Amino acid sequence: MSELCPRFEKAMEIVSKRWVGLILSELLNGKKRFSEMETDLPISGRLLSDRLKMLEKEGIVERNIYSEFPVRIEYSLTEKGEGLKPVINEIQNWSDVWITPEEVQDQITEK
Amino acid sequence: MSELCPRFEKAMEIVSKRWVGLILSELLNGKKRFSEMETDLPISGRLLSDRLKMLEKEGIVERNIYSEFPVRIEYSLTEKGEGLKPVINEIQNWSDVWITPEEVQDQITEK
DNA sequence: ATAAAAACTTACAAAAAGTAACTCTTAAAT
DNA sequence: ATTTAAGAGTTACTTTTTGTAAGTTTTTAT
Repeated sequence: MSELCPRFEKAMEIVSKRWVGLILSELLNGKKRFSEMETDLPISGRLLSDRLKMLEKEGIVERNIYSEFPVRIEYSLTEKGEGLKPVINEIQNWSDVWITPEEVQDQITEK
Repeated sequence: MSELCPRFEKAMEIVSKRWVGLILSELLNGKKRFSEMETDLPISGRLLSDRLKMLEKEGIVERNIYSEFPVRIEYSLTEKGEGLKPVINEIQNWSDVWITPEEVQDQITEK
């Protein structure tokens, strides 16, 4: 019987929440605006908004407001957020080795 | 505007599905039986069953049946599954550095 | 035949995600 | 002064996933 490390469990809870991985990989390429992320990622505005708030609350993402016309808001990673780069990189490495072009199409289902 | 790599997207979809990370970290410690995982992880039998089927279908987990009394079924990682070790390790590393004992308690919410 | 242990399933309620239309803020143009 | 437009969300509502607990199946020792 193994013991679960609570810090690991918490980290996993954040990182494996749906869309968080894609948002992180987007922001690892530099700061982004809300609408840019909405365009680049297959995620709706509602959930993008929820996730960015959650990530800001966890200290992973920063929100910067520029009072121009029209208002510009940029999201970027904090140091804590940048710290997740190796995680994203390892997922990229694994997918390069193990995900074949054919299975990319498939839906993931358990049945 | 960045382009999303479809293999990366697919990998992220698998890995970031709820509970998958914890199941992988459990199996990285060696083969496990259904009931052991049910005991060790905060996941119900229904979802554990769903996730193991999905991971088997994706070629990440292997299911071995031993016809004893009572029947024994052991789950283990395939080579593809073992390949995810660096991903899990990097999440562990990040949590060691960035998750403080205080925030372990907190629920993750976006509001 | 009966019983018992492990490994699932089923049924149903609760929470999260998907979708599309709508609001809010600010300033530039008329 | 009013209208317009752009970016950044929010709301209302439907569909999927999850959570929970009780029930089922399979195998073989007695």
